Amino acid sequence: MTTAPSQPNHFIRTIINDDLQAGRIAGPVVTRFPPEPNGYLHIGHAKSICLNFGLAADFNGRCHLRMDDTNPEKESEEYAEAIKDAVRWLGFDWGPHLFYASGYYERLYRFAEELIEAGLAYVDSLPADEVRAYRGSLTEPGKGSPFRERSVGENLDLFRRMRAGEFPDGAHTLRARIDMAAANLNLRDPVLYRIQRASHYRTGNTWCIYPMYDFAHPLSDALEGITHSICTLEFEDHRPLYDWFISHLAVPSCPRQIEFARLNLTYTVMSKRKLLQLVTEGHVTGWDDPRLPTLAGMRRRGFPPAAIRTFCERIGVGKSDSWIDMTVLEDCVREELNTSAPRALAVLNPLRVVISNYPEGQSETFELPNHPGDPAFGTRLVPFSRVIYIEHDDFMAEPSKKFFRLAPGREVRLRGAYFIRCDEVVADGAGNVIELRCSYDPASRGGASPDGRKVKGTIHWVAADFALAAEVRLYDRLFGVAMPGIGGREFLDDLNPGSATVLTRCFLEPALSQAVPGSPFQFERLGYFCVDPEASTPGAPVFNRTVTLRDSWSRQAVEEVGG
RNA sequence: UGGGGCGUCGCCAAGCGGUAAGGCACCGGAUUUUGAUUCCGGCAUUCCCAGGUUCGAAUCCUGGCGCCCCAGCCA
Repeated sequence: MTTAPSQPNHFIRTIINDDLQAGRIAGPVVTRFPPEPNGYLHIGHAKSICLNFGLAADFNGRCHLRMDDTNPEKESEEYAEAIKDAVRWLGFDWGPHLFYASGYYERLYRFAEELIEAGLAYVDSLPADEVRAYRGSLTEPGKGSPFRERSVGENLDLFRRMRAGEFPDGAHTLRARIDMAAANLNLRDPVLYRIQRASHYRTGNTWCIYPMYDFAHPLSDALEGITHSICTLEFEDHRPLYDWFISHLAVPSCPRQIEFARLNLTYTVMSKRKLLQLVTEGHVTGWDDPRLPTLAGMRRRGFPPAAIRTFCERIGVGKSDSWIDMTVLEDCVREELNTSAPRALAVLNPLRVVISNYPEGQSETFELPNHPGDPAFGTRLVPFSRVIYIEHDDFMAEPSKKFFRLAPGREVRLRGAYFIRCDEVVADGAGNVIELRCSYDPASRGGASPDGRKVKGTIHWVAADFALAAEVRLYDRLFGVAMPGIGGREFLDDLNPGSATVLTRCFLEPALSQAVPGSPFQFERLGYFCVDPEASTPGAPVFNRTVTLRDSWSRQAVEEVGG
């Protein structure tokens, strides 16, 4: 009765299949995505979201969204809402299964008392630094706290008074009594509850003791009937503890923890600490800054959610630490956008071109297809007149052998319009090319070649009199990070300070004034762009570059310059 | 010197005793009114290393080596 996987196999799918076949789970497969609402979700979370929701869908089960909110100091409603937005945007639906660890506080408290009554937990009154000292080290065993042998009655009394707020923060903790000599540090009497007078964004001040992750997580899973609790590799050492709680308490179900390798992406930074720092220190405009690998940022930048889902499938699921190359993500974005984004004409770095044999005051309109491979995209009207702008890079005064666009004496096609030949180059006093005088061939209307003559290049253009002025923000590669792997504390040094460049004088074809914020266009060879939904004011759109095209000429140019 | 993991092409990743899938990247070449797309073709005699078992090993055994995680009253 297991569903045939629609996606490539990976070890977690195999485990679930085995569990199903061995009859180890009674009901449907239940997974969960359990973020802590202490920041915005990023592409790394997307891997976990796609994994958990994807597995649930494949096995006809369900996936819960659970806010893992057991540390009031770092969490907020804003973050919880942003998380829900991001998951929805990615394309997943948790239905009625939205939960909060904070919603289990009372039940978790009862579980704690249950442990105390079984002699499996005690109130420790050692200060934090003493607890650390008593814990021992990686190679030396720890030793028991002097409070480890308190009676059940005393522990119960103390714990209840902890809850009642009779003690100051840090005065006591509740600890599991397991094994202070365990080779696995997590088993050396882990702290279950701490006293913390902090207002929780959901429970306010009703609690002054809060459960720790190790205690709250497995029990929350069990309470929800989670069958497979999927988390990242760093929790492998916690699994024995996870299982300890499940086996020592009267829980309604027995979830199983499975670990997988978290996503690392080159050219960007994904630790929450660093992202938080970028935001709070003002290095970026917010959590949704298009340079960030946050889902909110990628959304604003114009990444289609489907591309991110494809990416998550493509990278696979394993247990070895890995760094996925940014090009994999970029390719997924291009693959999606190539079929979904309409084409448009735009000039980012304009060079004025006067078509000297085109009558002054005359203009005409061309009907251009919106997509070269899909008629369903329809057509649009694009005006043409005597003065146009072309991309500065599409002209070379002294062309190299492999350059086949415009140059003195050469002919190129203006996409969808005419063939033009460069007759004259106008330069300023410093020798900079500031204008071109060209002549057009009326017979080539629409870009056709009635006599069959070939032109090597087709370039984009915008009629000066009709152009829409706009700002375009170009980002260096993705997310504005210069180094392939950002690791150290000095990661800010690796950020590319010039990565967000606002170009003012760029010209777009007039139809782009209707562009819908957030939906990407392909500006021909320049890449994919979309109107920034946050930064735009009516009539003056700001476009963000979503991703560039694969462009061998640009790559070559970069290599020649030595970039 | 403790415990837990991981090591298959530049980056991911299948494979689970029968003689190395696929994707990204890269390199050709064809078509092209985007140097895009599309399309063909190339790209690991070898799977961290060394022994061993076997007719046969990336897959089993033994021993090394390398990398990652763990000493929060964070998650």
